[in-house]
This record gives sequence, structure tokens and C-alpha cells, in this order.
Amino acid sequence: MKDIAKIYNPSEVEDRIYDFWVKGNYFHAEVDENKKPYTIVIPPPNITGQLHMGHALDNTLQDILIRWKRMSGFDTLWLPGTDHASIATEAKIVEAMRKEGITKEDLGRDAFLERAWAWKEQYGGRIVEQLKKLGSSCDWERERFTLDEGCSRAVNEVFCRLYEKDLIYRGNRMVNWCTCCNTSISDAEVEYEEQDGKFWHLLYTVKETGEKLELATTRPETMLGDTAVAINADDERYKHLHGCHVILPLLNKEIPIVCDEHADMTKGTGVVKITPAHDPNDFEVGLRNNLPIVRTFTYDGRLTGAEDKKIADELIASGRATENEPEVLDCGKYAGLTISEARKVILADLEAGGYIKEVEPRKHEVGTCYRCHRTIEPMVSKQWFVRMVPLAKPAIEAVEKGETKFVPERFTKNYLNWMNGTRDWCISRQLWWGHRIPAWYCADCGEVIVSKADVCTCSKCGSKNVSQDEDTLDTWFSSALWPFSTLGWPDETKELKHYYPTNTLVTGYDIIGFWVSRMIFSALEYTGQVPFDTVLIHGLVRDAQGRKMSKSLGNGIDPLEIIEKYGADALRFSLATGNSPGNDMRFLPEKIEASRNFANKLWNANRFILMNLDENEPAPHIPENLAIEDKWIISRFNKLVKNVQNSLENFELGIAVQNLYDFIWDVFCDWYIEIAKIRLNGEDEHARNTARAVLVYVMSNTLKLLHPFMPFITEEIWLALPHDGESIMISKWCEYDERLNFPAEEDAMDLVMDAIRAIRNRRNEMNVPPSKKAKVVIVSEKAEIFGSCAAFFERLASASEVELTENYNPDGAVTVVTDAATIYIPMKELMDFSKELERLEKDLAKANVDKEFFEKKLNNPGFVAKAPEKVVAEQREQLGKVLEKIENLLAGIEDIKKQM
RNA sequence: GGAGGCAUAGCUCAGCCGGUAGAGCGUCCGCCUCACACGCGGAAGGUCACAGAUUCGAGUUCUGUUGUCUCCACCA
Repeated sequence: MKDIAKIYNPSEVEDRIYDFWVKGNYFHAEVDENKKPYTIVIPPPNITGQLHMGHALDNTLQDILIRWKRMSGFDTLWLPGTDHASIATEAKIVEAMRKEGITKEDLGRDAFLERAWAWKEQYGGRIVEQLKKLGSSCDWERERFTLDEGCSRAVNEVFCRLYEKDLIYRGNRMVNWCTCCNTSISDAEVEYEEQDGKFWHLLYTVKETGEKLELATTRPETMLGDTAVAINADDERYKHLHGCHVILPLLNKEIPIVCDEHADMTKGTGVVKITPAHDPNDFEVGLRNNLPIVRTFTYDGRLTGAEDKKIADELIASGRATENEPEVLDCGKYAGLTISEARKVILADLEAGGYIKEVEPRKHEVGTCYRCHRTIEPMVSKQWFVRMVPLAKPAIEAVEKGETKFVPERFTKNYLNWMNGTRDWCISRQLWWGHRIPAWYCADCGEVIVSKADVCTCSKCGSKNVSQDEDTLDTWFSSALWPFSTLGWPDETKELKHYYPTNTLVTGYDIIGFWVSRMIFSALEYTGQVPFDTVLIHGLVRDAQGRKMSKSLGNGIDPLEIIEKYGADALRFSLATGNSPGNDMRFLPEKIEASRNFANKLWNANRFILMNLDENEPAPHIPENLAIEDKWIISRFNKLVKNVQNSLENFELGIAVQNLYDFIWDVFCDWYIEIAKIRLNGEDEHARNTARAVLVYVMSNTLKLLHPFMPFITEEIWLALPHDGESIMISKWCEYDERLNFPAEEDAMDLVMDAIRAIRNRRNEMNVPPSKKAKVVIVSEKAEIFGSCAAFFERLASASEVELTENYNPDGAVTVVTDAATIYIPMKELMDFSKELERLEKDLAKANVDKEFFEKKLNNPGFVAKAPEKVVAEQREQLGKVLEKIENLLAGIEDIKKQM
């Protein structure tokens, strides 16, 4: 028999096993109409990304589900891929170029895209390799990329269809503008941060009455773009000003006082300055009151000047301007200043002119870009939008009807809130890396042509002077199509028919709005079906202090380092343990060590079994002539199968893993293996064979249940044991079998184990070392059971011999009482009678408390009448046990007293 | 302002359908027992945040309070 290391070394095993699986082609899915499909599409990680704990958790959960379903006989597909992550990737490339002293504009679009693809080639594969280290059993042959040909085709198809249905439109709207990334971003991409700001109270002079009108603002630098001030129509303070005007300071421009519901009488002075081009609310006020929209900021965050004005004026003069086209102001002396510089200069000028009444400190939430965390500027800009109301409606209904379920259920509400509140989705981005918008503009007649195919000629005027929109689509636009674009949509492929709709989507609660909701409405619109039946939501992995892991804090834990040090199985096990759906979890070093120890325990249990096997040990089976302990462990294992199955079906992976841990460690290793040693070391060959067969049967099948959680070590061990089939990952999942329940043996073992524990406990209390063996005398009505298990006491309770008797006349014996037996250990030299008496009386007091508890319950007519029969019977049984124990204790006390 | 999570042993967390509270780590005691010291045996430690309600019975359901965290909206 070859040497097996005492300590399991995952790094020696994991890569080898992964290669073995890949060679066996076990991850690959081929449409099999005879099998029920089970499909998961991976949340595609960004190509710029490195595997972090969030990915590790997300993919561990997916791999557990997919491996379980694969073993359960489903035609399983786990479809992997990566996301081009337009803004994040472009930012990284631009940053890298900056270090070389090159800008995007230097390169031009085509050369830039070449660089981007090269980047993708270089880094896109990295995260995939990292997912493999984790053990992910994805079908790598079907790996996709959101910017690959198929996905791009789906994107164009969708864009055109939505445009034809007027669900996509282009227009001047208020958008969130990042002056750093130089692009618009969607509402979902804005993160609000509390900042210390100031509240400036300004004085605008009313032209007609000469009075000073006080209004307050947090953004004085936008005042050059003011085109009105608003008051509430019902505000008694300002009724005399209806129809009047104010003189805008610094510009000396006359702007109207308008009445609008937006002006809140209860806030501040009730007067609001209106800047339609640079504030979302003011934009709405502007539309309602037909106010001019005057843009004073450039898209790269400076104040507009003569050149900017000229361009805008030309556009307006050409007649090409569309609805809500903003005018542009030449800001004169302020032109070219950055927005923050402008604030200082404008404030200084207002101060000098006596226009500032007071300055008040104020905390407020400022919108920042989720990518670069710079302040977002609200800007009126011409962008493409998806009309959300008609699309959201069916998506809300489908979830309300339960066609897609969230686990845990509470996230349904989260989703519905998001869907109900969502505004039109700004989908165009001023970026190059992404799906270019399939729209062409005719320079001669202004026609907009949206087309799947490239356009060279204007369909309206025949001009060749057409050019494609420079912008690309929001990266989430393609992610939204992921569950079906990856299966070949818009073609009716056999994969799409078989694997779609997918089954489980596993993701974090942080992207329900970004991604989950968009997949649901997209799928309903284009495929007429929900994209998945269940969304399994998990929480964030936090650091030991409960903080979010982040780059800036530097508190992230690298899963790859953990894998290297402890093994992927230990990492996966840690992430699955104690994890309940939707809840955040902390990553503690102790936990990973505990998981590593568990793997090692398993390794050594197997080492023990292998050491005892014959060379020609038969494959796992249940042998004849089972001993009581065999029936007990088989019965317990059968229960484990049921529990694990139930837990997995309810997505309670943390509970499943806990059941496995307890069974393997506490039940199988600490009891069954120890007891099996009796027969293994004995002379009876039949008994030896039986014990070996049961060890192999239970171990091998338990490994199957554990395999989804710890794929590597279970495969390594399973292959080392006698086995049928080539790999555990394609072996048949265990099924609960009513015929393998042995309740009588379970009860009997409970009595015996209880007695063994009681003896150990008492010996410990008396500081008797395990090496000091002592005779054990058992007095019990269930002598037969104890008789058949006598050897267990020798092995596990330091018994030198076991005597069963109906009457025992103790002469200096320690008394140990359980509800099934009174046990005497003659150890006269160690006896202290008064202490012994004290102990027994203490036990008696405790037993009497228990007795009262159950009696009170059972004497309660309400309980007996209303509680389920089963519960009443259980309580009666408990009481019976307590009464027996009391009887045994009283007898023991009598004996002691006699001897004193 | 709206919505939601969490509050259980010293620490980190489980606890599904309501029926005298569990794990890991830590602590204490004893063991190198022929698979494993990444181990074995034993012990201590909890008014399950607080107050009500429902129920024969509540850590578990409902209402409120407090603390804490998160998401969404808004703040001119």
C-alpha cells in the first residue's frame, strides 16, 4: 500500500483534477432532448477585472448548483463569458495611453479600437483562468463575449426593433454627464455621496418694483444659465410679482418670474432660480414654462465661450436643431474656466456687486460617477433613450405573477420599486469601446436612418453624404440580452429552444437595477418569456471588520492567494458555510482554516479506509449481515441525503453544507469509524468485510453529496476508492431511500452513545486518564442492546470489561445514570462518596426540573387538545425518558447512601 | 422623505414548516488512543435588543420602540 500524506495538499491535486475534467469533456453540454435542461448563464465579469471575493462567492454558488444538477441527471449548461465593460475598459486604456503621452484623439477611432482589442486579448483571458482555479465547471467551448459577433448582432437587432416600435428615441434631455469620462451615464450609474457644501443666498433685483428678491442656491456657478426665477402661484408673499422680471446679476439680463409648482413655499424664501440646461428639475420647469435652455458648460467641464456659441448658433440657423436644442452662452470673461474655478470667480464678482446676502454651511448629497467618482454635471444633451414605461409594465406583471421568483423573496420588492420608478434609460455613451449605435445621419437632408446593415446612401434624398453615429451603447444594453444572445438569438437555434429560458440567475443585490431588471424586460420584449425562473441573490463579502472590500481601502482579500494557500475547496467551503441568501458575510481567516481542517479530516478518514481495504475491494454496495452500527450509519446517511436534497432545492446552501460537515465529522468520523475499528482489528473475516464495505459505501456516497461544494478533494478521494464510472462529477446523485431507514437501530445507538458520553463525562470529571481502564457494569431494561454493543464501551469508554446484570451490589462504584441505564464503574480507590452523592443529587434536581417542564405542558388541557398529535406524543416520550432517569438516579443515590 | 436588512454564547454567524437554543473560532480541563495535534475526549458560557399582541406554546408570526447597516428618491 502506497504512502499517503498525513496532510492533504490541495495544490498538488487541484490543477491535475481540473485537467482531468477538461480532458473528459465533462463540462460540455450538448442538446439532449431526452434530458431535462438546467441552465445558468454566468454574470459576465469585466475583461478588465481580476477575480475578487464577490466573483468567488458568485461562481461558487453557481458551480454548486450546476454540479448538483449535472449529477442529478439534468442536461446542464453553465454558459460562461466576459463583458466588454465599455466605460471601465476605455478608462483603463486611456489611462495607460496617458502614461505613454498619447490621447484617444491622437490615435483616432480605428487605431484606438485596435488597442482595445489587443487589451482584451491580453487581459480578457485572465479572469477566465482565475475562474478555472476556483473549479468552475463552465462549458468553456461556449464561452462568449458581449462584444463578439453574435452578441453584436443581437444588439443591432434589438436596437432596430425598438426604434421601429418607437421604444427608442433620440432627443435633447437632461442627462448625467461625467466631465472626466467625457460621456453621459445612466441614472443607475450615479452614486450619491454626502459632501459639505454651502448654501448661498443671492439677491436678484425685480425690474418692475426695484425690490431685492432673495433666493438660495448650492450651485452659484450655474447662474449665467438662469432663464427665469420661479415662485409658487399660491405664495402670498409674491402675488404682486406675477408677470414681473428680475435682472440677472453679472449679465444684466432680464429674465421672467414664472409661477411653477416646483417652487416650494415652505423651503427657503420660496424663490428658486431656474437653470434649465444644468438642473434636472429646472429642465422640467423650463419645458412647462417654455423657457429658453441656455447651456453655459462645455462637455469637458468648462464654461462656454464664443467658439462654442458659434457652433450652436450655426446648428440652429441650419434648421437641423431638434426639439429642446439648447442655446449656448458666450460666458465672456468666464469662458474657459473650469466649473470649480468659475464658482470662485463668479462668487467673487457677486460679492463685489453686493448680490450675496449670506452664506450658510450645508451638507448635501452630490451625484458622482460610479466609475471615476468625480462630480456629475446634469446637462442637456442629445442622446438616445429607451422608453421605459411600456417595457416595464410586462416586466412588473411577470414578476408579480411569479414567473420569475427572487430568493430570498424580499428582493421582489426591491425589483418592483426599481421598475416602477424607472425613467427613460439613456443608452448612448460618448465612448469608442462598445457597440456603435446603428444609426446614420444624412448631412444633406438631416434624415436619421437606423439599420442593421451599414448605410452608404440616404434613403430619403439619395445623398452619399451619410455618416454613422459616433457614439456607442451603454454596456448594460448588451448585458441585458445576455441570457438569449449567448444562445444564438435572434436565430431559433436548437440551443435557444432547449436551454432557454434559463433556470437560475445567481447575482448580488447590488445589480438588481443595473442588470436583472433589464434582462427581464428585454427578454419579455424580444423572446416573450422571462429569462430565468429564479434569481438567487447573495450578499457582499466583507472584510473581518465588516467593511466593504475595496481598492481604495486596500482591505480586499485575493481569492487566488487563498486558493494557493488553503485550496479552492477550502475557499468554496468557507463561502458556502453560514451563507444565507441575500445576507452579507464577513470573510474571517479562522473560517478558512476551519474549512482547510475539514478537508484534511476528510482526507485522513479516507486514508484510514484505504489502509484497511483489500486489493480487490468491490465497488460501493450495501453488504449482507449488517451490524447494528452499520444500519445506524446507513440510516443516518439516508437522512443526510434527504436533508441535503431539501436544502439544495430551497437554495439553502449554507444549511446543506452544515449538514454535511456535521455528518462527516461528528457522525461518521468520530463514531462510526471508531466503532468500525473493532471489527477491522478483529479476527472475524466476514465481519471485517462487512465493515469495510459499509465504510466504502458511506464514504463514497457522502463524497458525492459533498462534491458540489468541494469538487477537487472529493474527486481525488472518490477515484482512490473502489468506484463505478470514470469521475465523481458525472456519477449519479444519491437518492433518499425509504428502505434504508432503520429506526430501531438508530434508537438503540442513541442509547449506547448516550451511555458512552455519560461515562466519558464522569471519568473526565474525576480526572481519570483514558489509559486507566475500568470495568463497566450496566444495569438496564434494555440489556440486549447494551450487550450487542459491549465492545463499543471498551473502545470508546475506556472499559476493561463490560458486565450486564439485573442486580448489582455496588461496593465503591461510581454511578453514571442515563435515561436507559444505570452504570457502575467500580473504582473504589478514586471514590469520594459525598462528592458522588452531590453529583447524583445535582443530576436529580436537573431531571426534576425537566420533569416539571414536560408535566406542566402535558397537564395543560389546551396543549393536549390543540397541539398536533405527533408533538404531544413526542413530549410524552421525553417525559417518559426523564421519569426513567429519575428512577435510575434515585436507585443510584440509595446505593451510595448504603455504602457511606 | 420612501423601502429593506440586521440585533442569538467572548468573537463571527446558522437556526427551513412556531414545540425546553446550534456551529466555527476563542476560553478552561485532560489526552502524542495504531486516519488525522489542521487531531481526540470533556467542560464552562445565552431572559435569543426592548415593549406589547396572536397562540396551548414565540428566537421563530404581527405591531411599536431603540440601535445599526444598506438601497432608492430629493434637497432649488
